[in-house]
Amino acid sequence: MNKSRDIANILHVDMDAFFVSVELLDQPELRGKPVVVGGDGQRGVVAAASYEARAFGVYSAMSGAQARRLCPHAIFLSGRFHRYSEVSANVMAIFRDVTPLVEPLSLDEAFLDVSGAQRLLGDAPLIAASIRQRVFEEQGLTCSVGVASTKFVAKLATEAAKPKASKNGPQFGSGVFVVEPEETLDFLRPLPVEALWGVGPATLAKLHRIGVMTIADLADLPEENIVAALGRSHGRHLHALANGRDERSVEPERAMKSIGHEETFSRDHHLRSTLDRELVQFADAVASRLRSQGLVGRTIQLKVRFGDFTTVTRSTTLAVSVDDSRSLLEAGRGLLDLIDPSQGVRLLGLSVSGLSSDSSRQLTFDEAMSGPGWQETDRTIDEIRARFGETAIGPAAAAGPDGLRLKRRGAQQWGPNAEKE
DNA sequence: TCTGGGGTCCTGCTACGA
DNA sequence: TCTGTCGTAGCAGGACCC
Repeated sequence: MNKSRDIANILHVDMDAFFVSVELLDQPELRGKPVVVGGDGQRGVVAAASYEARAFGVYSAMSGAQARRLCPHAIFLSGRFHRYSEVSANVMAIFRDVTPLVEPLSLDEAFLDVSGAQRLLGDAPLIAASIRQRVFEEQGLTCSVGVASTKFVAKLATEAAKPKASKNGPQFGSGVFVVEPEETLDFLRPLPVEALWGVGPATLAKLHRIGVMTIADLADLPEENIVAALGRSHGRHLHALANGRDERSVEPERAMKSIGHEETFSRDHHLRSTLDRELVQFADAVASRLRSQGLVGRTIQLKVRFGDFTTVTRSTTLAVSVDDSRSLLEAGRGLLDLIDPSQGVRLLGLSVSGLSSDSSRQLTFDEAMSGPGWQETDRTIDEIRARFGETAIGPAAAAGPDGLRLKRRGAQQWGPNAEKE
């Protein structure tokens, strides 16, 4: 363990009910009411719930149908990803004002390493309090902060700092919760083992099978018993965490590994032609995102989830990296040929991995012989969208039988939109 | 009306070349 | 020339996270 780990200098900041809080900022008349973001579509799930809705048992990842059963009078909003991104950027800017060592985990949470900022701004708990104050004053939002000497303990500390839902309304938390290094094991040991990062339903079932219920149970078992149950990598990692060991540092620059788009249809699709039409739009959306980030990719993966929820993936690796919609579509069509959609396809996804910067893109044989063709077309489309909006132009092949239907793909949506087959 | 969409990481298997 | 071994890449599936 390095020297800097001997003091609590890692912050984990998590916005409280972020998506809902942003909606309440824009629609203050909804304050104090049960508000749910997401779960409004026919097959959607809840992305965020206000503390008033949580008091009825509504939580994120729950199906919209179940949420409506539990809290029929809740106000369901479909979610505005671009707005959340905008607010998130403002909040992250506040974090970066404190330290350059900011590792965003998602739109609403981040790790901060404040070891270099303490001489100027005070100790970590003081910095945590000042961040909360600034986020509230400048963005009108509340957040909770965990402070510890390692990332995963800081994250668990945040849970202890968070507001809790109750029938009488939200019970405010401490806002900041500090776990000093010498308190780490006392803090961890009584927690249920599923509190550990990396223990989901499957791992939990395996741990329960060998009698592990708490982090203390896990910490006290010999490492080889955990490895035997969970495999070498996972077992050793969890055993180390249970004993308070986590060598991972805050990483501000994490390269993206894949870019993709997937969508659950409001009704299962049985026809290859319908799926092909969706694929055209997916390829367009993914290619556009690759170009906007200056990336190219080599491995194309198609994901298909059938009506019975079984999921298969098919992938192929191209000879050269690409960022144009035609190449993605050709690869995607080849993979779609390997799938029989007759039993009904619930979800279709297309993603690209093996990413590198587009300056490293190699010319294809066609390009080398005749100059860029589709790449040039795609870039023109990017320019038109930049000037006239995202739905100004799209692939003609994506048009349905009743005319051009342009729905911009690639922006996060919650729940499937109504579709026609 | 069960079960979204964006990802990362790991494991096991197979093919292939040295 | 044949065979076994080893490392690596590609592929598919699964688990997990927010």
